[in-house]
Amino acid sequence: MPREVKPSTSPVQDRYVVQAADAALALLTLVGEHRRSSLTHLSGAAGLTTSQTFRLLVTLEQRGFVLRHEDKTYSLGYAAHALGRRASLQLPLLNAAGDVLDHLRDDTNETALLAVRNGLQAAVLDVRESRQTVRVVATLDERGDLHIGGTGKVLLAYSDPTVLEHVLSRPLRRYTDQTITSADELRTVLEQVRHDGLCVARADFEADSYSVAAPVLDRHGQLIAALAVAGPLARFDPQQQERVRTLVRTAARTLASRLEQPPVRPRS
Amino acid sequence: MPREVKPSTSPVQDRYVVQAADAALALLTLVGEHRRSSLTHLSGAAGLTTSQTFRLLVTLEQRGFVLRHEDKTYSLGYAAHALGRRASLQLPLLNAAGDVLDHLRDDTNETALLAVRNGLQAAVLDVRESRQTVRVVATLDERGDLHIGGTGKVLLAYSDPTVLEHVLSRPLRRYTDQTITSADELRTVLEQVRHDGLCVARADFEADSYSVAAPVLDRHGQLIAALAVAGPLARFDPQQQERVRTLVRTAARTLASRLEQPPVRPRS
DNA sequence: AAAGCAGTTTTCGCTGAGCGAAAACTCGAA
DNA sequence: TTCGAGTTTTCGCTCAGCGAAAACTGCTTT
Repeated sequence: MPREVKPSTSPVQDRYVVQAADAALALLTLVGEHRRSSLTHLSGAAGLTTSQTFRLLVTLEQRGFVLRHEDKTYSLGYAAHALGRRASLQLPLLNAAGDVLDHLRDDTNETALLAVRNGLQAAVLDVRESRQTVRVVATLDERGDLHIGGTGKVLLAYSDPTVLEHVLSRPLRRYTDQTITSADELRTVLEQVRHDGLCVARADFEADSYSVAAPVLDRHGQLIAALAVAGPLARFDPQQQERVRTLVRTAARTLASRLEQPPVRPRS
Repeated sequence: MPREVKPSTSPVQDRYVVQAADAALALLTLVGEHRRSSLTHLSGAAGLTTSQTFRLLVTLEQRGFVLRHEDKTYSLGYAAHALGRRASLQLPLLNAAGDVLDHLRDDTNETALLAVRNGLQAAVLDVRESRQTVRVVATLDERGDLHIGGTGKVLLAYSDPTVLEHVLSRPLRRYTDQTITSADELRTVLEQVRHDGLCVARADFEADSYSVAAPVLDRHGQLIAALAVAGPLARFDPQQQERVRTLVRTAARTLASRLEQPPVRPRS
């Protein structure tokens, strides 16, 4: 399913969008999504002519954002990497979350992730994958429904109630036999999440997966993000469950408090 | 010194470069370099009109590459971060180096870095900064001369001899009283580096800094990159010097062997 | 070794995207 | 209230950059 270059999702004035630049960015994103792709593959996926794709790739290459290999395939370049690193330093949430995620992964040996709500979806902002061979794999920028997983439910529980109404305005999609599909049950569970300040999800999205999520709240109790640990169900015996709950809760508090501090590189 | 958008450094055919896209990428890089900048600041630095800058920023914002704050300043956005992460997965060198750098930093408590040669300069590809307050700070994509520092000299020692000739064709810039400025001395030191498979640099670039670098070589002995640990001179007593030498050497070998292995996510 | 083919690179002329200049607006500061 | 620095919007004109198609490259097939 080739993603169109211009989804035109913006509400009013995208009349300022410079199409050539927009196409370049779309293409760049596309290069990031495919390991090593050829000109035709990319032009097909982007819905552009080969000519335009070729010209844009030359442009991206000159700036170091993509790398052209001898076999005429393209991948992201070093400039893309540098940009991303800079982004994670500039964005307070990512900057503060880096270490927290590192520790969470190392302390639990499972995949740790940071997610925010984006409309009616949860979006993964950052991940530290478990080093074990069997592990939960989460792709950066991956989206998921709000009624599934630990993160989804935490984000939902702490968002404005109108968000829940929107979610309930259409049927809750079933992913596994554990997925919550009843509105009443969802409301009850969310109440529980708010009470516990934590959400434990068992195989409600993928069979065999288990996740624990906690909200990251600002000083006014407003939701900023959700922090979670996820792994294969089998590895979570009662003792590990307890351990992970504590670790996730603590990590979320640590992150929250770091965000209140003088943001980054405090002056004077 | 405002960096012009089009340095036009390319040898022959940059006639394919799409200017609007090129300007967008230059602008994006610029946003990455300044913490939080305004429209006028950016348009000034990029050498573009405010109109064009405004339109390009709208475009970049719509794609999530930049974030517009309430106070009308811009910073990099989450899409930039995601792109960078993807780049480090796609580029075998960065992908393999990630863990190696993490360990090197944790084992030495000093800043660990990965650099490659780019023409007559050393470019920092990735860094893990020491967690100590007094530390060597290295910016991603930072460039340095080849006759200075541990990395510079390692990269020079293992590059084609013509590179050394180019370096010697102009006077060796002096940074501190420890900087090697004589061609003969440089040749001798490089010989030593090749013999040791390691380069130790003491305050030859910044007073008070100490660094140990080792080459990352492919199976044919061809230079790929240099791996280094750098920190304040005072923290390197003889015992720590010995320890770091061993750690850097081992890390470089580990990285080299990982690059020979099935690259990434081995299939089947 | 020739032909065929799939992909990439290059050319070229036409046209509307996107440029600059300037006007309009916004919002603090004086 | 005025002023001014910065941001947003408008508007015509023009050439950047588009698509189509030709040329080229280097496989694979016969």
